[in-house]
Amino acid sequence: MKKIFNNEIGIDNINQLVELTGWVNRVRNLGGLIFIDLRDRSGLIQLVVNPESKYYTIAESLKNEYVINVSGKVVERITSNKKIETGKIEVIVEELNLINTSNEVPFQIIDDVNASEETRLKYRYLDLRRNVLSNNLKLRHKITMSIRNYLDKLDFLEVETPILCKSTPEGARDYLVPSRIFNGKFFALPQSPQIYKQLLMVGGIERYFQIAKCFRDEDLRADRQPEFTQVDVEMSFVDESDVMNICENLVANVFKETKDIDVKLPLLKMKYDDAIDMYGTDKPDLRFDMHICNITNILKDNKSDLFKKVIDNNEIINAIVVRDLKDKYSRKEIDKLTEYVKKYKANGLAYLKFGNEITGSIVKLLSEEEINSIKDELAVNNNDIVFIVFGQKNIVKTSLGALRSKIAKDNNLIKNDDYKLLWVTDFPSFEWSDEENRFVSCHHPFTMPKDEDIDKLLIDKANCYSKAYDIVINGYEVGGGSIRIHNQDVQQKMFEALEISQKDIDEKFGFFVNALKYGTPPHGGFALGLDRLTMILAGTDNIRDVIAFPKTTSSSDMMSEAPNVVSEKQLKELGIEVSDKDE
RNA sequence: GGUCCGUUAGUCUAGAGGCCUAUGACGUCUGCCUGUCACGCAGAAGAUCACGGGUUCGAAUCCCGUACGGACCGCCA
Repeated sequence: MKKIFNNEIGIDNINQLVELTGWVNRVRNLGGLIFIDLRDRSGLIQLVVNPESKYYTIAESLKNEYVINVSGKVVERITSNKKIETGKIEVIVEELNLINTSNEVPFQIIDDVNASEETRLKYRYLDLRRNVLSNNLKLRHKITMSIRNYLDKLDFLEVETPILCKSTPEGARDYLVPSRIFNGKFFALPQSPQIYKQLLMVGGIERYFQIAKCFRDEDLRADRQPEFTQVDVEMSFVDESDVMNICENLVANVFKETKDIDVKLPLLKMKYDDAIDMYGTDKPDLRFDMHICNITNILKDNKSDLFKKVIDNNEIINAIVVRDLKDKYSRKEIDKLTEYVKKYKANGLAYLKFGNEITGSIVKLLSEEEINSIKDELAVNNNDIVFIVFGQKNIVKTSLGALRSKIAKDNNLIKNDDYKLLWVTDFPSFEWSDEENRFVSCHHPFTMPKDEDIDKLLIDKANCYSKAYDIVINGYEVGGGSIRIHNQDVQQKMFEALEISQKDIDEKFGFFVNALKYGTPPHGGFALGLDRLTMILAGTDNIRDVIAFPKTTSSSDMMSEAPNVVSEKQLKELGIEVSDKDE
């Protein structure tokens, strides 16, 4: 039997006999006439059971979420319901069968659901019956289909890579799987198919993609799950512009096919250093301006101890201008923002309010000339408020960048259905790690440095930049990629720069470095975070809303209660000692 | 590892030291109802106020701890 979806039935089917299956969404028993809203994946349809029907008693006994099938005649409604797609018609029940009953559900299956996320996660299979969630899964499906079709047309091959992999140092914490056959040894789940996709290029596949599950054992966020899906792409004989071109066309095609949104190509490109300088982040949200301004020079001769110290220490003074909101920011509100920037290690938040007079925490420290310079330089108008942070460059930039986003969100400065896409390019090759006391990869150790920086790898790490790029949408890092190192000498040099010992190289990456010696083509690629992309297109700010069975912030599954204890027998087979000490 | 917020019938929620024998809504149950569509009307049942300590004459309410959920910092090549 071919399933007919509720939304396939319309005004054209009047007087036809149809057979429908689904869930009882609601019963309205008028005491002689019974209306049933039948729900399936596609939506609702109204069934009518007349008192003279021999199925009237069954209809009377129906409760929410019972599974039924009915056959009946499609008729035009006396009064239509504009709220549902099938609101112009209804089905007069001629036969009704109860297929399955249902317990009383812990929360009602309606879209403006009143249940907490905790309850909904416990009963995720019921939550999925809600339109918002099933629509998100439908959207996700449309996105992956669009991507598959697009890449298929461009001769990309979809290839699966292993889930049981070798643990490699660098990067996120691995999820580990103990080996039964080799007691004491472990597989790692892939953080990304990075090494495999490069080996596919060595293997002559030339154009590869995969909708790949990736795993990182790190703490969660609203936009981060420990298990997530990446659209992973790699191609041979390409340069940066080739890869970026394919990626942005792919993304634009997804926007067009799933939401009918035209994305203007080519996308804006912004260098990493400029992004940090102007927006304090490598994933700027360009739906609003409020960029960061440097006022260090204006105050370089300031006589106050406060700013003199900043200048002497070679630190910076930066500001953002918030337009027309001077009065919104009372002392109390500013105190809240001060607390907020302190999370980012800022030592405080200074401000200047521009009205009939100029007030603010640091106004006494500034000369009239300095204030005027700030006013001119930042194009400040009456009723604007200027927030100022000073100190170490990275702290100032990060905290003002975060403040910028917070102020935009708090004041609804962001339009709905606005999408701002851009490339952030020219990432540094390395960043200093205090924890490890060495330079570590900014992207990953296989990223090709800029041609002119290859010779600096060992002598001037702080000024090496790489052929790496991130695609950013509305302040989210949605994807990124790079041209990879295809030359084993450069790869060797990179490992040296990262201070990874020859022994570690051989042990951890030996197979990979070896592969590079066998005619590796120049290659590069990118990966898109499918969950984040779906989240943005679905208009939600929570990644759990676009994942069928997501994890909580403690990386557990409330429904199945994974992770959980396993039997002693299982542990024994894996050579894992059962600890006697309990508690 | 850290900071902050939360936890009250099946669900959501009110509650600010005695007004709590805990409010309201939805759901559930019983009865009535032939054009509803979040049907309506009348009635009923339903709570270890997350858990463990403490303060107090007295705690859902204040304090400490634990568990769980959430947001964020660290972390996430």
